[in-house]
Amino acid sequence: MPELPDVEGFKQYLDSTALHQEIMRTSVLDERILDKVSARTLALRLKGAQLEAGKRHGKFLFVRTTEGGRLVLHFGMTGELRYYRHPRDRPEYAKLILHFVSRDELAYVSKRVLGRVSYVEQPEPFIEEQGLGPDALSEALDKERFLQLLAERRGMIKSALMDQSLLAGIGNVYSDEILFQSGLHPERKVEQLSRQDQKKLYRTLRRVLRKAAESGGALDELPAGYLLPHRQGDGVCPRCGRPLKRTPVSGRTAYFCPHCQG
DNA sequence: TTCCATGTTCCGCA
DNA sequence: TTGCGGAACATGGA
Repeated sequence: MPELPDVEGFKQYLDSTALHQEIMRTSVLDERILDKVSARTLALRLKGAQLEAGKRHGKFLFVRTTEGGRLVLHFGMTGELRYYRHPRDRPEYAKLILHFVSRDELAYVSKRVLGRVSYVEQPEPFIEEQGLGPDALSEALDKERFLQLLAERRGMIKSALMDQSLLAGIGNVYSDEILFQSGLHPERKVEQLSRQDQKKLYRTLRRVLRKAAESGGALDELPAGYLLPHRQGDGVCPRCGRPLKRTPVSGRTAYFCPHCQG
């Protein structure tokens, strides 16, 4: 699930459940999720600390602690956060658990172990190291910056939108929605887009991500006319009712309406 | 049983 | 140099 809107949902969830509580201990249940930090160091850094606030960059969630460092969460294809009051409610596939003094627990859940957990002092050097572009909803990505990024890019527009080093946060699912609402075929070449197309793409991208982030990635809360609820094998276009088509782009499956997207 | 999947990374090719 | 296809990672679900 986790693209920008979903990670924004996790941030809201974390902010409303797990802040300002002392962490008693940390359990790493599967060390494969750890990136550039040992279970021992992580536990040491978190013990006695409180989570202060979540901050998102693309698909990454940085959680600042009272010790000053940041717990870094990336959710891969199947990750999520769960907060609960009793160990019996501990979810299946929990890979990391923060045990609060209150006895409540926060679990980082990763079914397919493709996500990663790390711990850093500052987000910026980490973002730099990962080679991430500006967050797709940030002020840094204004229209001029976006047009400039596209001007330096060639190839398929869907690939460009999904390239985290160009701009961070958009994945396979939301790139489909953005292109659908922009009326652009996923295989259109960036260098062949008119300036009008590019401006519309920017406006659409911001609107779609903002709206989806508001509902934390819940597809059933999206306005009517969105592609995503219809994004499946036998789905039809919410605008014209014709069957959606599928085509592979950058090793993933793009869904689009051949009639509405040119 | 086989194939596909919302993630990233790495390699070889054009 | 850059974009792209494919493989790899891991494992559940259709």
